[in-house]
Amino acid sequence: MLFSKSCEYALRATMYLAQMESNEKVGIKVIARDLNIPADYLNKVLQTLVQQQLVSSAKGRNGGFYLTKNELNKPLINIVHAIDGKEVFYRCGLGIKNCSSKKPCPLHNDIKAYRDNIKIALSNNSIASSRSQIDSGEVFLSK
Amino acid sequence: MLFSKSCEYALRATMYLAQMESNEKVGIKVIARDLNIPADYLNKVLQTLVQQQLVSSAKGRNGGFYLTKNELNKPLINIVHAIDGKEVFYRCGLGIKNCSSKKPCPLHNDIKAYRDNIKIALSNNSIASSRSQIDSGEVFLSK
DNA sequence: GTGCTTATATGATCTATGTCATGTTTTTTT
DNA sequence: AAAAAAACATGACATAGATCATATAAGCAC
Ligand code: FES
Ligand code: FES
Repeated sequence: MLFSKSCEYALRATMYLAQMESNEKVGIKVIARDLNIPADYLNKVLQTLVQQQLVSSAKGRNGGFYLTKNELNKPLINIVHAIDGKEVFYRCGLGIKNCSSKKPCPLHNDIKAYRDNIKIALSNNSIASSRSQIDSGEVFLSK
Repeated sequence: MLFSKSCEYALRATMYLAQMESNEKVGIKVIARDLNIPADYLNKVLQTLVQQQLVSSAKGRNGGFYLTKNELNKPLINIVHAIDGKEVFYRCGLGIKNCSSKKPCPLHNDIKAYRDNIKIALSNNSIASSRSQIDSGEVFLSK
């Protein structure tokens, strides 16, 4: 689709962590089970996010992944940038080099609207913002 | 992005053929050169379209690919369906099974609105419709 | 009809992505 | 100090997608 599978997993996992009490740590197995994601793979993805300081982790017994207040307030788009890079939002939908309004492809306007809309949504919404919607059962992170 | 590379190639190639005079045949090498696409690969993609009766072809000397009047009037979305299937427009952007407004993911609304938009654009526009825009230099099929 | 030019068919190879598996390090518990 | 539990690190494997290559069949020109 728009994002790589790794990125989809990353987004779902961080939104999942956002639901927890502040500083409550969740083990990888629990996250993977709840989200229906292969644990080892998700582990790898989360490590990347830890390195990028978008997610925190604690080793040892009772350790796990969690989000700090600071991390909760970062926009969701940071996750996308960390995993898929910034180019996703600027690639031509027909694969032509240098997507731009100067030399648009026939689908440019429609594609750009789509891309921009998602980009804006992810930029304006913090990781924490999904909390209430998920909590109230309006939206879901897993089937 | 949204479509597979094969599908991107397919869309560009058919729009390219739409520019030709009716029933003018173009060889695969010419198309590939003009669009900067590996010839053998594009060849394979076009064969699929020929099988699906979205593009016509003629063998032998002075043979090549071309579009009939009938084919020119078909909507562009047929190309997408032939190569990527119908699911592209119904897959959840976060990879959750069964994208639906009943059980939406946090990005569903942002994704669906504009995904539908692209789908509608491709459904309402015939293959031939790109002609004038391309011809007048408003839009481009290659860098 | 012979030879050339073209699409067609099929499969091999390469590449990126996703998945699995193993071992190491850190921290807590006892 | 020892043991256990967890993240961390690394690499092997699998799969799908994209690319390349070869051989076959069909049509045109002469
Ligand atoms: S040029 Fe194709 S999407 Fe912008
Ligand atoms: S449920 Fe995720 S895009 Fe529809």
